[in-house]
Amino acid sequence: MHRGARATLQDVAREAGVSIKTVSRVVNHERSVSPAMVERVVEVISRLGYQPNELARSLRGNRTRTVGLMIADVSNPFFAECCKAIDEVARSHGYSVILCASAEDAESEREYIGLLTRRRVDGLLLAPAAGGQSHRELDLVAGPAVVAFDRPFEGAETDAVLVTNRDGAREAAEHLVGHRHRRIAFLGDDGRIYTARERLEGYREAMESSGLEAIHRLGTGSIAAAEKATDELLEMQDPPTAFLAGNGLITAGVLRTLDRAGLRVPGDVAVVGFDDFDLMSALSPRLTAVRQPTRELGRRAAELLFDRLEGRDSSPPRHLVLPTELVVRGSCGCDVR
Amino acid sequence: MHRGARATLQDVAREAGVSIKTVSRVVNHERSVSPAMVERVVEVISRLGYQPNELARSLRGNRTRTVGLMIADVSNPFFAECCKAIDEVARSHGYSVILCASAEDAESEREYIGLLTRRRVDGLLLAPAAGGQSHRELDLVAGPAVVAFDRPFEGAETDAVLVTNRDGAREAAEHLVGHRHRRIAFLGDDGRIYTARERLEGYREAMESSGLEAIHRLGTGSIAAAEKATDELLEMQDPPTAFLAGNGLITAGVLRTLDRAGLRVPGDVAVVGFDDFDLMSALSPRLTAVRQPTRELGRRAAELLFDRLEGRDSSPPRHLVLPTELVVRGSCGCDVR
DNA sequence: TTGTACGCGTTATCAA
DNA sequence: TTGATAACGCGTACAA
Repeated sequence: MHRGARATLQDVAREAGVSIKTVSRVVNHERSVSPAMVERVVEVISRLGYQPNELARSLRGNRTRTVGLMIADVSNPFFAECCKAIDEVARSHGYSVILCASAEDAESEREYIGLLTRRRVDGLLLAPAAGGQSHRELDLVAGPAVVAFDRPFEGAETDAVLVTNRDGAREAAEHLVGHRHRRIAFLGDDGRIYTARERLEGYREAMESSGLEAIHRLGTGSIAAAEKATDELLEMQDPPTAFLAGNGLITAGVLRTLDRAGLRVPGDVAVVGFDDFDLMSALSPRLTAVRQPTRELGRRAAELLFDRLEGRDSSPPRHLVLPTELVVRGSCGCDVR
Repeated sequence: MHRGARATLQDVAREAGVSIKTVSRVVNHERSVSPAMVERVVEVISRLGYQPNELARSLRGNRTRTVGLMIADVSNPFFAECCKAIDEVARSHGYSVILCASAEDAESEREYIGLLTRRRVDGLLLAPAAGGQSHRELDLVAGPAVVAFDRPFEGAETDAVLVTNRDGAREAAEHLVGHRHRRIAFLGDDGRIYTARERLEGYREAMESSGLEAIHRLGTGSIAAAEKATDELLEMQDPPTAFLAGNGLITAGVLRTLDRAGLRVPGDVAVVGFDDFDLMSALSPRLTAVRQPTRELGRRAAELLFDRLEGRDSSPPRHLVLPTELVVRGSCGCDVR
């Protein structure tokens, strides 16, 4: 395992006694090379362990076959799923993915966008961080092609792939209303995040049309924060009998708190979540949740990007909205088995 | 959002009426530039929106400040956690991460290693795919610095960061023995995977020293496969009364199957898992599990790599083994609250 | 079919 | 303090 000192076209050419261009032809499988020559060059290539320098190619060809992928945090299963789907599509197009985790911080996002620009990624897939719109229009002039997913890209017109956050939340809330709950609480992520606002709005619509009081907390986007908020809600004079959790982490926080408080789900309190993960579906309470088409979200975003990159699509930026689905299991109070 | 046509050192130099090298000096904050000159150049740089081309720098400087990260699958929370930790360390050292998902396939791994080599990554962090050792010695000659994690790198001597798989599994099995179980089953991942073999071995040691029959199934590394295997085990004449699951996905499969079979955990059957995720800890049964120091694993692997890359460590390759810990909750039959 | 020469955008050497 | 020029490794245009 010795670092550096890799063979170059030069080395191969010298060793094979041919010109550098001939080697280049062989490497790129160009037609006009005699079989004998191919054989001779190939032998030297494998003997020297020559590997083309993709940096030089990129510099020359003005494209890197690399895309940037910016998310808040890979360890969030939602983003991990997106990540996986995007990676698969990128690979199938011969692209590599540079992963960036903004931690939901606009300043980090900005730095990463700069980094990716300097690395000359051909495209950028991102779930824009909360509150970052101010810098975006500046930073992406003459930059890579951009497709936003999960959230729209505020600050410039780009393609975006979203889901029906509002409808999903409304439907979930209405489902709880259908179970005769009158004190239904909504816990959501940071209000600067698009999805959190949309889901809150859907919840509100449902409460309003049912004539119920909206009881909500935003900024509870971690397990710990959700636990704290749930605790507070439980201490109300007239505490909620049902909880709508704005994402997977919040769901975990709510459930953990209810468990600690000795409340049974759905016996004492009903719970509906947003996001539905394989791992959780194995455990009880069996969670009723708004399922996002996560894989699809990543896949479509990536495909949109490559349609742009490969010139198959040059229409104006557009938004694609994928449907969510309420998956009914036991935690809402329904008796399904 | 216009692609291509980015400003270069040339452009800035021309616009500022100075030489290209002077601009380069300013960009790189070299000392020997007069303040007046700096001011003049900086103005042009920001006016033209100049961003250094990292490709050209890398080509010239013979290092890319990029590392490859190869795992089986990001959507596995274990790898996602590793990924996150590695990413954090890499960022703090000014490196970017190129993510590769081998899907546990040796041939894909081989291709990705080639890809990363051609992209001239400075280093490679990987959880080697099952059964890939045959190609590795060949592919990494004169390649990047390598650190393996989760599993050793078979086929060449490299640094590796591992955990005490065998001890962890043995301890878990012994715990179940302590609960008076005599029919204890082990479900593990593909036997070609190092961790699966080690955990099986630990389980076997415990069974042997307790004089119990070893009941095990390998190759159950997905939720579906684990469900099938669990079903089969339950149909034995003398079915297991306790299950030791070899990883997080297997745990999910086992629990789901037991639930479907109407068996209560830990009332009817005891379960101990390997891997402990935040999300799962919110649900019931509260899982007793062998906790891996996942974040630490990723962090240490990355730190080892950068110690090598930055010349702080040139000792022979070494293996670092981190301790696992049995986290006792309810699913094993212990009464903890 | 094969080879020569130039340029991609940098940094490094050396001279001015 | 500043600038001209040569690499870095490759692909393209054009010639032979």
